[in-house]
Amino acid sequence: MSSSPFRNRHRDSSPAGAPGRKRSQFTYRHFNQMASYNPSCPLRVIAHLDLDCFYAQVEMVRLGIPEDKPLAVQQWQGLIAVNYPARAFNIGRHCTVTEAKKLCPELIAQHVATWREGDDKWAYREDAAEHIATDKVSLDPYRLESRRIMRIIKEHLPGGSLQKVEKASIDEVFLDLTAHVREIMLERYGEELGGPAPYGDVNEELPMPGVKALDWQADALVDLGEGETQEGEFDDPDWDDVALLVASEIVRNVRGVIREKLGYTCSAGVSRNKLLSKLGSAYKKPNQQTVIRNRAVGHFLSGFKFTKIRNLGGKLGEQVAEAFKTEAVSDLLAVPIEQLKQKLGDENGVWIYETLRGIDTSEVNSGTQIKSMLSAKSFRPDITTVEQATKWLRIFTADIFARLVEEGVLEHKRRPKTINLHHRHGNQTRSRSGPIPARLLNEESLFELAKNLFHQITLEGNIWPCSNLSLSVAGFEEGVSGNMGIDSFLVKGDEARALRSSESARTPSKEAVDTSTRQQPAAKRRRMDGGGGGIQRFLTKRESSQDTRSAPENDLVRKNSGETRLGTSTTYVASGAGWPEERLPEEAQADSRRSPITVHPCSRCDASLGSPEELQSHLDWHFAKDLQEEERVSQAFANRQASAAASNPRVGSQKGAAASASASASGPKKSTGRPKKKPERGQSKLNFG
DNA sequence: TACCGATTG
DNA sequence: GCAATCGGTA
Repeated sequence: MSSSPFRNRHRDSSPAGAPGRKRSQFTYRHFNQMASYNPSCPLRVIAHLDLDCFYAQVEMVRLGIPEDKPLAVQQWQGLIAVNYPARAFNIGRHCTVTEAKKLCPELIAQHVATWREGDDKWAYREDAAEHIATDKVSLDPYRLESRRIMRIIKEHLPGGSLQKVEKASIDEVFLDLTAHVREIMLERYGEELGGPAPYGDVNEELPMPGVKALDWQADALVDLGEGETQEGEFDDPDWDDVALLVASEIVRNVRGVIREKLGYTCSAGVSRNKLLSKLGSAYKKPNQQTVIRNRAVGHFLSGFKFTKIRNLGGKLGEQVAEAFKTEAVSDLLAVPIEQLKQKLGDENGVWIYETLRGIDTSEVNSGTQIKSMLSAKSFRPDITTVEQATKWLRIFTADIFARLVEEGVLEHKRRPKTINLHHRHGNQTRSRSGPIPARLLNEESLFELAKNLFHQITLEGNIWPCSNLSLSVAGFEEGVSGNMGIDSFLVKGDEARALRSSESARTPSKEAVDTSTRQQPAAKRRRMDGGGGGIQRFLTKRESSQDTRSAPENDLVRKNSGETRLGTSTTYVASGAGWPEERLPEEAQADSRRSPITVHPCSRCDASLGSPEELQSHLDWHFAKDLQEEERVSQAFANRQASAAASNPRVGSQKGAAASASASASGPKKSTGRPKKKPERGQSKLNFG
């Protein structure tokens, strides 16, 4: 950051820079970095949104209960969410229903929805709590609402490269508002920021903002503590403050939209990174937002016990507390990095050192896709027979398969590669897992695979009584695998989407995979209706190498435009770097010169497959698609009835550990990011027997 | 790839 | 209690 030695002489080359006036701590380069989400940009602006007692709010809204009424969400005899009016009675999450009712007789204890054997879908049932032996909890209502919230957020924010949204859990979202804020700053402070850097030197410091005092409105502002500003004499707002202020306005608006359109309140934290924003959203809880200005970071953090910081809430935190005999951030600040490294290992030491100082360069990862799905049950009382276990495996399978369908397995969008069964007997747990062959990706086969895994566990003997079983699928194809193959996979996804685009307005909420996977202009993400060019034009046959990949028997067909088909076996690969529908005509022409694809025509549509095997797989797909359509229709009917009856017709589902993840450094060790989200779905349906 | 443990919400 | 993710290890 060397600034020009001539800087001072030309200070008033900036329109707003009055002579003799102090310059900003930030340079033109810093401001420019905002456009590209540079994680080390000091003007970065990150927000964390956290829905207030989410499950409780979902029930309040669903049931049309006035906001001031105490309500808790019940699961068997316990509570898994408590709204704020109920908290005023000292009711907490680990109360039993009985205790809670004693504290507040008017408490509304709404049991979560459950699946019940013999019923074909989850439902809210009066008697759920008494059916712990036969029912299985469903979090689908919350998953669905979570999706609606995500959609609202994405719709409200500008699209393309100005949008970066990460779903961190069922009720949490990170927003990287940096690029969006930069645009607004350019509009609003064009005088100061719009011009070229003096001498074209981006290392020149910016003029100070013309504003003297910022209006933080209702935001909770973290104060600066005793020492005043850490910068010393000046406490005029600099551009980082302006950026946070603008972000704070955006966040307030987003919260307003969520509130208006869906009825939910949330809390938010606004700061320069995920670490601080997350702490900020929890700082003032119901329905408030907290801004942590850069100059307040030190004071803000030093007030915490470090066990409140993500990743330090468990064993590692214990280890740290044990090693340094303190839980206070302020105490640890005195510990030199070398000592941290020595006692906790290099990686943990460095991570903690930085974290304590509010340093976190982890990125907001848009494009978050589900990586695994799990369906589990803790038995009370324990189960003791294979018959009982089998019954639950059936339910798990149905649950998971329904969710897989929502993920687009039938359209071959995504596919789990492994299946896992966990078993608990007293203290000991066992698990068995295995691959899911592509052909076996249907409900019955998954059930068979699950029974098989159970049998394997059985062979070890001494498995009864069993207190817990859980079935999960994982190893989903993800956005950025090693080499290629991903290209054809992504193309496949789009094709599938196009296939079912009977739904008119499909908002591409999937900027994620795009931007993270490739340098996608993101400018024009248009629909791929007809247009004439078949998808195959964008595919080319692999000439030689690359035949070592496994050949998934996924097929993609396109019904819309004539003769189109997409072979996905190892031999085909997307030819361009761009998305098919974005290719220019000239490119398409060039592509058409490439090797044609051998075809095996489908009798049911105008698709052509590359081999007899692919054709068979394709026909299987038709079969599955038919079933899905059947279900969709009956479901739509059911939903219609439901919404006509209820005052608030919506329903929905899930959550999961966060995952600060990022390529850089979000946790003590490592972590990875995830891809993205998907459309919308209706209530899922379970098929028993 | 398989299995186990830890963390978080 | 249920769900999801990640790291370590072999």
